[in-house]
Amino acid sequence: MIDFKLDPKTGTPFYRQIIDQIRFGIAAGKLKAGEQLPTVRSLAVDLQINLNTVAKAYRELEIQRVLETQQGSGTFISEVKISLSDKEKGNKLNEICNEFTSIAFSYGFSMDDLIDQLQKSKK
Amino acid sequence: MIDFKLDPKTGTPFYRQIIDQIRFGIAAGKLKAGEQLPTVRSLAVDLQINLNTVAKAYRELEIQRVLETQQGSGTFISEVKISLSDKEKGNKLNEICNEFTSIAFSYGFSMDDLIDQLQKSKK
DNA sequence: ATATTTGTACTATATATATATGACAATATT
DNA sequence: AATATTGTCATATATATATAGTACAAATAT
Repeated sequence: MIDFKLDPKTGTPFYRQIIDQIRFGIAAGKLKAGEQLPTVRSLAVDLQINLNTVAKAYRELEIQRVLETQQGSGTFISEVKISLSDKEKGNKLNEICNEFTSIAFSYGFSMDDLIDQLQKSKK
Repeated sequence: MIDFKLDPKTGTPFYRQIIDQIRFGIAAGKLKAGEQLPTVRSLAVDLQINLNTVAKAYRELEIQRVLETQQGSGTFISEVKISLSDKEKGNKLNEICNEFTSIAFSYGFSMDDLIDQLQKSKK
């Protein structure tokens, strides 16, 4: 299970920080298919925020097929994975990398900064 | 001069993204003391946002003594040096990398896919 | 002097975000 | 069967964010 943390100073909405952490948790292998997430109420208490804010994050991830919810039992990591053709994959990879680097550059980071950071988080 | 970029998908308010990029630009040496920034109107047109949003970013940075404004002539980088802590830089780098990787992973790309793609675009 | 450019200020409007509160439906527990 | 837990939904309220439009004051350019 993830150790959720919210940072009010960033200006990034709480529900979006929760979404990011779940998506990243899955990507990093910390959350696996079928695993149950904290209930909306328990996570709300834990993060000291409103239950509706947690519910909003879960709801959005359910629409994206990242989570599956069953009323009465809980919210779980979905089994579904997205599949694309090789060409689509290449285009998509290029697209998101370009977007990423242009943002990173506007913050003054170099390509090597980025690569180093990604290398680190591999371990 | 910085190449400003806004990303609406992150949920981070525009005025805050502008603030970040100016502060980081100064820290990275891309913006130097005394240098003039784009006018609120030109940057607003450039980023396709409202002039008030740019003004809000500039105003906040003026309060922080990062910028100095002279009505009629423009907005300039203050002589006062702001140095970002390594921690602040690290946090930002981490933030944008996490956002990037979580999106990339949700499309099924591996960390190596990303690193390879970035390596390629270095050349 | 006049006109232009610049930042600033204000009002109004719309949408997004977060909270508080209460209720309900589906599932699980006892 | 009764109770508790879970996600969901709805209403109301407050604040933050962004836009549109207008006007003004200070500096600059003509």
